[in-house]
Amino acid sequence: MGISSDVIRGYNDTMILYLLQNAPSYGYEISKQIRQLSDEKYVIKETTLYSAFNRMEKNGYIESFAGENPENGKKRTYYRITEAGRVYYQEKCEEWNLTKEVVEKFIAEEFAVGAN
Amino acid sequence: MGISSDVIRGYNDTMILYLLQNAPSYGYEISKQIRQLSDEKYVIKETTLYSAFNRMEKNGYIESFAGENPENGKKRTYYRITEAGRVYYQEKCEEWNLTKEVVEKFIAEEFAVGAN
DNA sequence: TATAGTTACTACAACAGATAAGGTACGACA
DNA sequence: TGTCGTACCTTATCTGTTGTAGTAACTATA
Repeated sequence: MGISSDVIRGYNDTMILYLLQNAPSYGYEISKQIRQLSDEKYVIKETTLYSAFNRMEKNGYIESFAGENPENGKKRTYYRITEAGRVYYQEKCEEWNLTKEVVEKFIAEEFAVGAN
Repeated sequence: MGISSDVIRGYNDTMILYLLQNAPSYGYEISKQIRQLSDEKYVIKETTLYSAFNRMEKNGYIESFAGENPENGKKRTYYRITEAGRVYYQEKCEEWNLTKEVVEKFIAEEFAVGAN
């Protein structure tokens, strides 16, 4: 079993913003990084990724700019995080901790790996 | 800030099934228990709760039966978990642990309370 | 007596993130 | 020639959640 769209919903934005924190990036790269950082456990769908880009740009969390592949000069759309995006990311991190605390109360003991 | 509908989506079912594990229950009771167990951090909406009941009954995870309030004899709809529901719950617990592992890779260090 | 609050639901429309299906374009490799 | 990888986009659809509203009976308070 993998990760269903319902449980990951709402964290795609967080993952993308995390990866944009230190440097601008683009779709294909972000996609690869999510796959690698999650140890192949989560592969974001292309449409999910690009719809997240559009949504977050509309909300002012990221900005797009035209760039190109430095190796072959092919056009590429880059995204950079905005100040609002950084704030949003931090809020999402806090929300994650709150959500985790709540959800774990409803997870069976034998599954609560980091039970406290 | 609270917990948004996007991040809790998919866990409502899990919470309800957790509470049905040991005994049948009904809407209002489940609602109160979720509020209390989460230390008032999460209050499930009535419509969310009843639509979850309907969905899960349709999927065979729970069964409803007519009962009554033992104090005043008023009618009440009870729900009990099925075998399929128990299996589903355990799968959801496993999925939660997988999701947690993945998401935490994308949460800033200073927020990763239980970082390991 | 009136009002508010609690219990216990149901119906319906709308929202929004995720997704399936499909398209475009180019280079590399067999 | 065909497939694979890179890079991205459009459109329509799905589904859990939610807002709004309604029903109905009981209880406590003013």
